Amino acid sequence: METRIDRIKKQLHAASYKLTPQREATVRVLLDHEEDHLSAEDVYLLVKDIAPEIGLATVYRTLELLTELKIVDKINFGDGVSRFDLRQEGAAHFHHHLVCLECGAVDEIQEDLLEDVEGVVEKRWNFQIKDHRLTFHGICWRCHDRSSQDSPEK
Amino acid sequence: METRIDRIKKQLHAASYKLTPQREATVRVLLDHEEDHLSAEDVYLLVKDIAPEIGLATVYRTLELLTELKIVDKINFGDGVSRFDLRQEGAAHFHHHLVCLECGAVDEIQEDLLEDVEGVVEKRWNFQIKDHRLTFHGICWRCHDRSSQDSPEK
DNA sequence: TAGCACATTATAATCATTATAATTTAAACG
DNA sequence: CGTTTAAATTATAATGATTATAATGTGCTA
Repeated sequence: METRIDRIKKQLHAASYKLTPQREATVRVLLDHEEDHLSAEDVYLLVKDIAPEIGLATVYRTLELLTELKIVDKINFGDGVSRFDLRQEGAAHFHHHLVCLECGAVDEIQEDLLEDVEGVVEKRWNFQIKDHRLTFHGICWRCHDRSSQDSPEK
Repeated sequence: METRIDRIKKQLHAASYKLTPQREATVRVLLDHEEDHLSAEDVYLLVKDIAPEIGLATVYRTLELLTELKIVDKINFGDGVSRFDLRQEGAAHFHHHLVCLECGAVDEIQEDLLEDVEGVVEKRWNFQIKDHRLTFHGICWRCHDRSSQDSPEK
């Protein structure tokens, strides 16, 4: 886990930025919540637990910086807020999302799945793909279960 | 073209809404700019040419209404604004987009392309898909051409 | 024509995000 | 060690998109 931060530190240095305490605290929060899709405000509140003096603007700037360096991804699910997500290490492409229309849960798909589709697009539209975003909207397995049987105890 | 508006009128009536002059003007603007991806503000300014007394709030409400009825789609390319796009008639699914990182152009893909992928997702993640969003980021054919040869006359 | 529901307008309010200006930190140098 | 200088941070104000509010208008139905 430490090594993960060290590698991020190197990435920052490679672009001649420093890993300041505030930036480190922000990264730590992201590492501790890899599953979630935190908004800038969420991150801010969580970072305050570690570094209470931090300002909201700094969190925004840090997230912007990390986005630029492709350490995190900025996503937008259509509600008014941007969400931030740590990239899988070594992932060339953005992972996909399943957004449940019922309960609002957001699950992730790490598999690529789009290789074939990308081939078609590159050829047919003569478009050189750098990245992609794919989101499915529908009903997640949890809500399925809930409606088919009477909520079994967890 | 007239028939297109008539059909939209029927869709509204079916949901017990009326096609008021303001709503008609808004729809007309969307029809006249099917290629573009207009923001609410863009639509507002264009509608003012036809119906100068219209208010911004009405445009927002109309676009929201049309989105609800699946007549238009609300998209978000990550810049701060929502954009609105008339659905292809009879399209069950949302069309895809190619966003050029160089010139910012947004092209559309009407083909589905995702049938196979959706089958996999529904089965493997037990997720009942209702809709999807797919956007590719990369370099469009125009920018390709521009950089490989010296801009030929249009 | 009176009553009533729906639409619309102008304006204000809200919320996320970004810019500003003053202050702090810290690396670099002598 | 002090000094200098650039980058980073902070608190706050400003901006810009969107939504809510309250007052007014429109047009059917009886």
